[in-house]
Amino acid sequence: MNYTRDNMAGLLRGHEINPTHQRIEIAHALFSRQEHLSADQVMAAVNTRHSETSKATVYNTLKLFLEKGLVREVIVDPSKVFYDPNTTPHHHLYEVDSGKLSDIDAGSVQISGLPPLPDGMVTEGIDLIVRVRRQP
Amino acid sequence: MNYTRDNMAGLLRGHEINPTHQRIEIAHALFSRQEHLSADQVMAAVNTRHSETSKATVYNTLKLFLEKGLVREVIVDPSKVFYDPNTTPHHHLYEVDSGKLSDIDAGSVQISGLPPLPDGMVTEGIDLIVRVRRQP
DNA sequence: TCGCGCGATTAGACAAAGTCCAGATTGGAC
DNA sequence: GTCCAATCTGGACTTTGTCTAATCGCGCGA
Repeated sequence: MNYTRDNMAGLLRGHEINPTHQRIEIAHALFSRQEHLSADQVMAAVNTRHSETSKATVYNTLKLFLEKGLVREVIVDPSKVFYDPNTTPHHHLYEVDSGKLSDIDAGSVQISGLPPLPDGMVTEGIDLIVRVRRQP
Repeated sequence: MNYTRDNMAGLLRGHEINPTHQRIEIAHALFSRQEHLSADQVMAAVNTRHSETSKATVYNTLKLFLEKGLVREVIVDPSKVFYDPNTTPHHHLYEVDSGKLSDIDAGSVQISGLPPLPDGMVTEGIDLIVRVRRQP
């Protein structure tokens, strides 16, 4: 897969997002890395040379991407939210001491026996997080 | 089960925690309710009549309880951490719009097919969170 | 009983993540 | 080129949580 800035415009349009410069840069930061980035890290990635994109825009854009289903939110650390460019069903492995976050393919994992949902509720998502720590 | 303040002292001692007034009050707030409370809510619960316990003590104490295995941390909402007096294995149901958090008994739920852990890592915990939303 | 030592508590300053707003900028349509 | 709506921006603000230095209070030995 080729995550050039040019391809980003199409990706954004495909999700009903008006592709502006800033949005393309932010999408590029996330998708070219294929990693889990926090808002801070996105901001740093986008503003490497000189300050180009404001904090407000980074937050607004990440929220927009989230609403439009372009990225996923991963909540594992109380201090910051991570954004995940991989929106296919999968789980997460979180290394508590290093803060490293990686994907667990959903293919082989089976979750069964979940109780029925309360009336009038629909599932928004199922998050499975395996927290690990380096052996002492 | 009877979660009186008197019993709290024993509970704390059983976990190698020196039972002070403030710690007893905080434990009582959590265990008598048997609910998921945020630090803010604990503080409010403990200081209903007149201010009795400082913010620093609430945070210190919750962290202490966590280390000593008296409570569990539940990270579902980026804006605040919840503390769970139920430390038996179980999962969580989170109602996104209301912020309501409830337990899912682990008994009937089966998770299988998790990949092996990276070398030298030990599992600290597995969090399964079902996010639901009121049907539109 | 007195005072000592030490763990626990406190107020308040501070830090970091995220939100909000009013004004400036941009870029497409005409 | 002009206009307009959408977008972006700096900076003030809020909230959650941390830190620190001073104080408190309780057990214990003399």
